[in-house]
Amino acid sequence: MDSMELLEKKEDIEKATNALKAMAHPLRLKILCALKGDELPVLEIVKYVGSSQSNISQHIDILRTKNIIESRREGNRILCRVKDAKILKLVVNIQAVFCSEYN
Amino acid sequence: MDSMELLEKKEDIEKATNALKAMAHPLRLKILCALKGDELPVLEIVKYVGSSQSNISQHIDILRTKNIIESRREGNRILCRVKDAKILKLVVNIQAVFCSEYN
DNA sequence: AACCTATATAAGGAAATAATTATATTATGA
DNA sequence: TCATAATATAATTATTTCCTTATATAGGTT
Repeated sequence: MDSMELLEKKEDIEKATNALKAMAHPLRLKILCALKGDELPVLEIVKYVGSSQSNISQHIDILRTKNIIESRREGNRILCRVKDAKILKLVVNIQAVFCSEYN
Repeated sequence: MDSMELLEKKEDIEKATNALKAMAHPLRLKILCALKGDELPVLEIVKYVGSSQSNISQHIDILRTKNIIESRREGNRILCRVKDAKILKLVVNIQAVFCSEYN
């Protein structure tokens, strides 16, 4: 299979664009950055990212629905973490590419 | 600067999400894949990607507006290529992450 | 039970995106 | 100059995305 044909499979394209769509929003990208290292409760994410609780909750839900993060309850709180290792790789790569610190 | 703070700068986030938005569409991702190696005329891209001339032209325009590709006229045709080297890196990385061939 | 904290959901409207169809532009060749 | 090929633009409509506000749920504490 030559390089022109890489990522030509419909499935692959769809998986990739799904993930990219999920990441292609400032708040969601920040959420993913926040979760790059640790598992975090929603309220921590809200504080870190900086928007309303409702708004962040909705964005978290989008990420969950797209299978990019997952969460578990711990008493009062919901702890979130990145589910898909592929996404983790991408986040790191995006940072490497776009962070002024790196360039 | 610890890793939590990477990609925290508004500019960086915006650059990154701009690029991600540009890529987060099946046709545009395919266009970028097609252009990964070579400079190509629009009609080649149309054939490779598979949609209407008008539709592809509009997507190419989006990529151009977002400074991701650039183009030059050669006689009858317009040749396009990826302008931003960062994007090239990302495309390659996305392929590595999402291509079934690689996993 | 009453209250508080953390999180989720619903409803609404504004704005952005996407595809289609039709038409315009620019260059080439007869 | 006329016809054709390659590309771009405009207009329209449908769909999706996003944010806000208000309300609901679930767990913990007193």
